[in-house]
Amino acid sequence: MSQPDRDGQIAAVRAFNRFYTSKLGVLGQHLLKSPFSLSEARVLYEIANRDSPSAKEIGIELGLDPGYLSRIVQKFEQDGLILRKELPADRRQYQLGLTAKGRLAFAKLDRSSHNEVAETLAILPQGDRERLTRAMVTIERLLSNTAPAAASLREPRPGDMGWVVQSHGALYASEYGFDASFEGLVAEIAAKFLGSFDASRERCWIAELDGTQVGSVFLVKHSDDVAKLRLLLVDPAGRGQGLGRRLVGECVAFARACGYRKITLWTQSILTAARKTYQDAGFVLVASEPHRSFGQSLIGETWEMKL
Amino acid sequence: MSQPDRDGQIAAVRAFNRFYTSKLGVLGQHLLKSPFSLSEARVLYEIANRDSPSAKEIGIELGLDPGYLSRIVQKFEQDGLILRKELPADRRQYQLGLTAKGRLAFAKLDRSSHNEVAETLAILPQGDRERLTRAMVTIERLLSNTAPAAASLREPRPGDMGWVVQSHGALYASEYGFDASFEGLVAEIAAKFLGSFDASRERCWIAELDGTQVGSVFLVKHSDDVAKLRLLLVDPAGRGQGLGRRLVGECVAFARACGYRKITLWTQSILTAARKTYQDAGFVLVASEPHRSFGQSLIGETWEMKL
DNA sequence: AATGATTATTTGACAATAGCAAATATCGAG
DNA sequence: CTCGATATTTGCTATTGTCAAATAATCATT
Repeated sequence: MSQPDRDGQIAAVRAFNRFYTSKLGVLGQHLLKSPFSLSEARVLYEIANRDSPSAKEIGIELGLDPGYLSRIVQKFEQDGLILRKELPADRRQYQLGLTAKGRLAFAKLDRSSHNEVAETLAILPQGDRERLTRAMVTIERLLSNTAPAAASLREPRPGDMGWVVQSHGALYASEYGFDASFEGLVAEIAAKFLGSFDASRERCWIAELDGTQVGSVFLVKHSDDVAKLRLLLVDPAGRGQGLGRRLVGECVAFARACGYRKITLWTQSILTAARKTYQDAGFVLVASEPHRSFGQSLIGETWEMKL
Repeated sequence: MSQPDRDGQIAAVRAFNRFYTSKLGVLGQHLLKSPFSLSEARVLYEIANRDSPSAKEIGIELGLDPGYLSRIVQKFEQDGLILRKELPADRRQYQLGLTAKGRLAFAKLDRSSHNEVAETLAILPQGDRERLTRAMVTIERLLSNTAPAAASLREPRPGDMGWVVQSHGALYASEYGFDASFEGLVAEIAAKFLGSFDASRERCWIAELDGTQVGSVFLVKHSDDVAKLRLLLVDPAGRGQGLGRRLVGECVAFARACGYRKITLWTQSILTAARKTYQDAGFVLVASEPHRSFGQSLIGETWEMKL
């Protein structure tokens, strides 16, 4: 990606940070005319929504100073909002839990926060509400550096073939400079598959990560004895977790189960990651031939695997 | 929308608010080991990015207490970061502007903020970075009650044909229960177009909103005298702003410019929004015939327009 | 079981941040 | 010229947050 683009993205993120800071700031220190400060409210929230947490747990989650947190907890206890139960396993810590009074206070806080959000949502048309929440979930998923959930493989669903065409077209254009004819070829393969595939001997797998497609592969009939592997792709978002290997593995297992004697595939020399995946899976390079396609000078390769 | 869904959306927004609060909170009081508090930094930012603003202007923008703001401004002046110039028109106010020293301080702050964002972006794959910024722009636009950005029409880019296939497949499946064969048909049309379209007499338009595709239409050659309009689609995200009309309008204008004598198109009786668009554009229903396709019993319609 | 290192929490002291209300100086309309 | 409104300042105060040291329990090792 070019530097100007990168700077533009950074500027966009910073603009958003400023924007959302004031958006959140409207809630202000004493939020929603409750008797709690923002920090207090967040601590109360954590106590209410965790299973007898310790102060430490909350401190880590919220990034609060331990001393400050300790005082907040003490104040809550004095006010009769929480109880501290000794933890026999470790007598330095306490298990924090709400009292009936605390639950009441939290419920009130929770309700007004709920209502406040409901009000802002109410003025948006339905489609916008959906877009808003989708965008928020997207940001949360992208920025929470929790290890990405493992990708799963599944059957294609409506729209998935289109996704295959789109991602091939966009990715090969940006990474290798392929022109539109390549996307056309992929669309043709997808069309043929959708139009007349033999479910008993042909199949497609979509790799999914957090609800978005990140990879694909097809196994189709080349002849009665020979299967052909096509359209193997792993989106950058799904790379580095052996997805390519898994996709190819599914194909090989399925081909074996179908009674094919051989799998063949066509790829390009420049697609080094894919080549490596094929090699590791047991494919062997059997032919290699330069050609000019998709606006590029390429070296096409045929790989095969006996089953 | 059902109440449970609405509650789910509210919960999603609240979860995001909590999430982003701590995300921003990492910056904390004294952000980026600068000598400025968050409020001070934001005031400095406003002074740097506005044209000699008054204190009042900034106070409104940031929602700060005037007294507090006044002290921040005084401190900045004492530290030699800003100059206050009297405004002859109103001697209660001052025009605030950075000194050389102030510009330096701001540049430093700006740079470290830039770098910090750059770091978080760096660990994301390219596609995710784009998704992130798009999502942020979306939220900003939806929550600042400015008029929604108008969609724009453009030429297709790599991946767009795939998007057309995907959105047709997914949308018609969910809204009308069409089966996979429909997506196959769309893929076939897209493949044919990409493989061999005559740029002088055939064309495709993509409607874009906030950097995402929200609509499409194709005009292709049916015979030397007759053009065919195909694959008109407006995604739910782009509805309600006359996009369908604009897309069809482009087609008609282009067909005229190419010297076609007639435009024809095939649609289904159940697609009421599209039918209305065609009718409004001047198309006339010339034939109607029941058929069974895409797993549904439909009534296909042929519409025409003389040019 | 004694040792030292680590960990969870508490306490004291203090500084930064923020908010309210009253004061000051100016402006604008009549 | 006067009255009400406006932009900013000032005094006062409470809250919020930080830092460092203290306390007490735990853990790993000998």
